[in-house]
Amino acid sequence: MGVGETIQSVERAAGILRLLASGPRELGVAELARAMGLPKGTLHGILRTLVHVGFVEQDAATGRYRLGGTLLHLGSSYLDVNVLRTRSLNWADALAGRSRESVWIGTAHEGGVLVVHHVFRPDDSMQVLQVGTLLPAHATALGKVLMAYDPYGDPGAAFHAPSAPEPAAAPAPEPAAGPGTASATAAGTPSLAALGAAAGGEPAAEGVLAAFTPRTLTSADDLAKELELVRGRGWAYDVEELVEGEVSIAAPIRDARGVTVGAIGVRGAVERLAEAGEPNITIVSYVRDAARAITRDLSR
Amino acid sequence: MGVGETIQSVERAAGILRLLASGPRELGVAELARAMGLPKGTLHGILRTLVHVGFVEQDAATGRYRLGGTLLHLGSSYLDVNVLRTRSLNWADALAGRSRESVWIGTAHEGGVLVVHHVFRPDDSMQVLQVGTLLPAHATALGKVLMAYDPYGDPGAAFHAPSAPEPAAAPAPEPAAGPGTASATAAGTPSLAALGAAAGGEPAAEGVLAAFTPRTLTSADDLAKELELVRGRGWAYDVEELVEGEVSIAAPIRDARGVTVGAIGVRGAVERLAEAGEPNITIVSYVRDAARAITRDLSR
DNA sequence: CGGTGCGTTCGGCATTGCCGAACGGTTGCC
DNA sequence: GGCAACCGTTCGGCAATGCCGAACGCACCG
Repeated sequence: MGVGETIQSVERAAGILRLLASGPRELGVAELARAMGLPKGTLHGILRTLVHVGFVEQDAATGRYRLGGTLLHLGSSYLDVNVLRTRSLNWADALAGRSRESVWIGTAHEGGVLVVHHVFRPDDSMQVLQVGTLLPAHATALGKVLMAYDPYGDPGAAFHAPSAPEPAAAPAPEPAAGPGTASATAAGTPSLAALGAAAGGEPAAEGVLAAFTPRTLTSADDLAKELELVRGRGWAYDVEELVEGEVSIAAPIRDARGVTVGAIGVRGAVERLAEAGEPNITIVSYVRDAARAITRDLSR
Repeated sequence: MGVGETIQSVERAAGILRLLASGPRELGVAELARAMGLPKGTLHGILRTLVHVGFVEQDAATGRYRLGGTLLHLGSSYLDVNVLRTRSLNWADALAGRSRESVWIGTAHEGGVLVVHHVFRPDDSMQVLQVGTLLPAHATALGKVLMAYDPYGDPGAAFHAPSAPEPAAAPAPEPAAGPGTASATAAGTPSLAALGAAAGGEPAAEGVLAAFTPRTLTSADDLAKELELVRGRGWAYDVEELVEGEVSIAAPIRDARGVTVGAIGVRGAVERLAEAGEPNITIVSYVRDAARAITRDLSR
């Protein structure tokens, strides 16, 4: 086992979990074997182990595999560990109260924005909790803030995927998981969890970004200019760039050393949050206040 | 690799994740090595791999390890896959509206009750979302329902832990993770996530169950009698058995074949949900209605 | 300024688990 | 209604894999 190398079976197990998570469908051994370019027998051994530890469940009737409940439990444990989240709980509630909008806290993860906290808009039920969702970076205020500051700029930072879903080893660069690769939290609900959340991997690389609405910034140049503006003003917004009719506003959260570790923002209907394409400055001040408060809190 | 066997490194990786999830503290290589009774070098290899796939993050300053964001993402994907949850979303909202209490949906997992959905009590903010939490089975209405029906009774069912945190291989049956093994979702908040959620593993085995309040059923005999009553009446409740001042009421959810796959219930203050130690029958009927509705929905 | 802890590296050996082919069951298409 | 394709699973043999324990450099504490 050389120095920079990794353990084969563990990495393969992770690949399986990623594939199972990439769509709401259950997958069979053969299906997985084809997607990963490995023999069926090999995958069966890993799957047996994953079932044994509870990371994967097998449908008793069909024999196919799906994610297991242990992963939900481990994932929620992550929320306890995450200092960014635990320290900002109260501030997020306060921001929701003042702005009367839903509040989101996110951190850079695998080319997207991982939602680590989500406060519903007051007095508005029927919302779907989006914690754990991976939002596209270039079409959200949270993502723009995170990209504008640390993650890019200093090398080796957290923004690009550490290990993508494995490009199928063999020379068959297909999408690997058939139709419906989307990971829509709460299937069948109008949801922000959009296809190809981490779209583009390296946003500034090929110059082509996934479009979610006609107003999504799809050119790398436009995005670069936008990020320059964000750096200048200290906060970011998106107007109907991810979902039609929705606006988001966000500001950076920094740690004691001054590096941006996350972002906090609000998201809501365009009628309430913007006038003539410009964000409501009152709301903006609320968001920036909250971000500064959390930053101060993290520095203690 | 024999037939019933599993892949060593994958199982060890799972053990590491479990340990990291068992407390809010970050752990070092040496610490993990001691807890699992393995050489440091071995663990380092696995950890390097887990970091590479994003399941674990390493603190740049201290070098210690904590859970990674990918786990949160995978865990939330589990919620999409979980049919029980996706099918009951609307019914849970309706139940919350009628009862004006917080609604919980749970399923049997590793000796406890895994919370797969949680609707806040209407018009009451400052609640902590408990999705992903593992509740103790013998001290909650959800757990009593799940235990009373399928999981026990028919052999090989889902209730006992498939692979506990690894009892340290070597002949040293210590708790394996020092003090603070508790997994309290949202650390520092008065939370239902209690120590030893899966307390007892095999509840009817040794006859001693973890006590959370003076009213917790701690004897296996008492529990067995209670479960008999639950089977007779078709629903369960707990009055201040997990948290002082709180009552829960739950009913079983079955699938097309009639096996109990989960439970739905409400939880709230004793003043509102019970009179003289007996649950409010109006609320009980709401809960049972919702459970039947979801059961019908699952059979389609 | 030693000592003790940490996270990390490295080479050798044998254990581990990868692989491909074969098996029985089910599904679905002719 | 029968045949074929495909499923998930089993198994044995070979060698690649990755486990182990000792050594390294560093940081902190006494």
